[in-house]
Amino acid sequence: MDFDASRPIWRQLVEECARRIVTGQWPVGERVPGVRDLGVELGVNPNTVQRAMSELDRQGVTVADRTKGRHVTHDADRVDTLRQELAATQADEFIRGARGLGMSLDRAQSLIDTRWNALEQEES
Amino acid sequence: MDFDASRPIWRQLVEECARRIVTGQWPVGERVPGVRDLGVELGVNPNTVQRAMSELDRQGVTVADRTKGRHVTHDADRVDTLRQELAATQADEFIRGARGLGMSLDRAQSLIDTRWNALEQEES
Amino acid sequence: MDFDASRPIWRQLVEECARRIVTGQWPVGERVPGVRDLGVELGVNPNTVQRAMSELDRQGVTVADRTKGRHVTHDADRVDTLRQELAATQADEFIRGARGLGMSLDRAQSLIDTRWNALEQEES
Amino acid sequence: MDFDASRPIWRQLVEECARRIVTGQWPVGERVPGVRDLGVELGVNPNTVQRAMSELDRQGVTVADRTKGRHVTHDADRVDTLRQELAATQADEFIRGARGLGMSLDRAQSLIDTRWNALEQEES
DNA sequence: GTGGTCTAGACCACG
DNA sequence: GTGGTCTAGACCACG
Repeated sequence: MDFDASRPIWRQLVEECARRIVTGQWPVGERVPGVRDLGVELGVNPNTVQRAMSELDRQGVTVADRTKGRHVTHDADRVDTLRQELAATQADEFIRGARGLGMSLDRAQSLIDTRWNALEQEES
Repeated sequence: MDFDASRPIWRQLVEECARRIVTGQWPVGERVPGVRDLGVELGVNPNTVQRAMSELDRQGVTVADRTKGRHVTHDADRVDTLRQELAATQADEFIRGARGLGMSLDRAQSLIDTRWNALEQEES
Repeated sequence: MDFDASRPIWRQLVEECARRIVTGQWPVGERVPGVRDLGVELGVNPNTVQRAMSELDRQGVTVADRTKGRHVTHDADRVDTLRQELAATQADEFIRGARGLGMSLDRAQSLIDTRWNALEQEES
Repeated sequence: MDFDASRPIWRQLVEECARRIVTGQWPVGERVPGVRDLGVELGVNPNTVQRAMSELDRQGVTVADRTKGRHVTHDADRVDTLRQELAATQADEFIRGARGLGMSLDRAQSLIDTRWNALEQEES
């Protein structure tokens, strides 16, 4: 995983893990990898992973058990809420920016359309 | 102006000034306020403003003149490009996030629509 | 039973069992449930229950007998003492906290009064 | 400062700093010592202090400024709320314990009275 | 000088 | 073996 140097790694880890959870890569109620394994996988120190996971614990998205490891909450509603929070936050950031630049909703929609296709093109 | 404590102020100033330029609040070719005045207006250390303006100079968006102060570039095309860069960057960030969450283009568009109206509601 | 994840389960078990003893739920001199049964009842590993019971044994509150199982001490005075210890410990913790916040005895008493009623309200 | 070995130091630091704030030892809006100075004063690693202060930041009780250091929030209401939260939390813990032991409100009040005087006696 | 981040490494309780 | 804590030490951006 490659990190954006301008933001703390632990925050990016929070986002990445949240993404894994809402996409079902880490299913509701199931065990997630330990901080040591994740550290190896992502190329960061286990302490940095720990910091990220603690934040997810605090948000009620994951639950830590000293002996059995950590698992995604059994509360599917919490995961649904998280999914909506993530989506809304991303949308709101874009919208605030677009409006700051004086765009109308139509203009913003059309821009998304254009860029979506442009990014798909780049990949292929 | 209120700043996001998690990001450097000078970067947020770069964005704010760029916004003023592409929206015409600071018109092409015209003089921009001095770093001291801007510092007072925004409640920021003049050194921090200076750092932001230097970045805009570097990008060719503003031009510093030791005697006449600093002005927006006379090059209208450069401002147009800046406008498109800002818009595309914001759109791309959103799109990458939306796709990371597994959204389709339609779903993303619909989300923007919903949140745009939600944010307008909140303001009134 | 729901446990506070920030404290060892075995310590919380010690408190719960002590509570059962001083309230007479587990009467003086009578047999207490086996660690396996308690483990099932409380949703806890029997080893963890064992650790808690050993602590009560050590305190002379319970007595383990390899053949007849474990029972509450026959010494009613010991149970009385335990009751007072538990009460005093809880009171002292609160008092130290209240004084640390600069409260007077009157203020502390009035706070207890208010919160007692508030908690009763919440339950109904 | 002497710490309770059974609880994380950083949590105890959160409580100690909160206590200093609600008692006015660290007044509303005023600068608090840096993490390095606090670490020396309290005999712990600056990182541990940092962890505690981050929690107070998160609660909106303190505000960190990368260059000017950290200060107590200017929001006196927030400090008032904190004071009430701390007091209520302590009271609730005691009350839950007292009721678990089968005490009536009167009995609890009388216990507080007795222990308050006992603790005062011990000090002198 | 300040807060913030990150790493490396150690140790611990837990069960 | 697991998560949690703590330390020591380094480095960085910031202003």
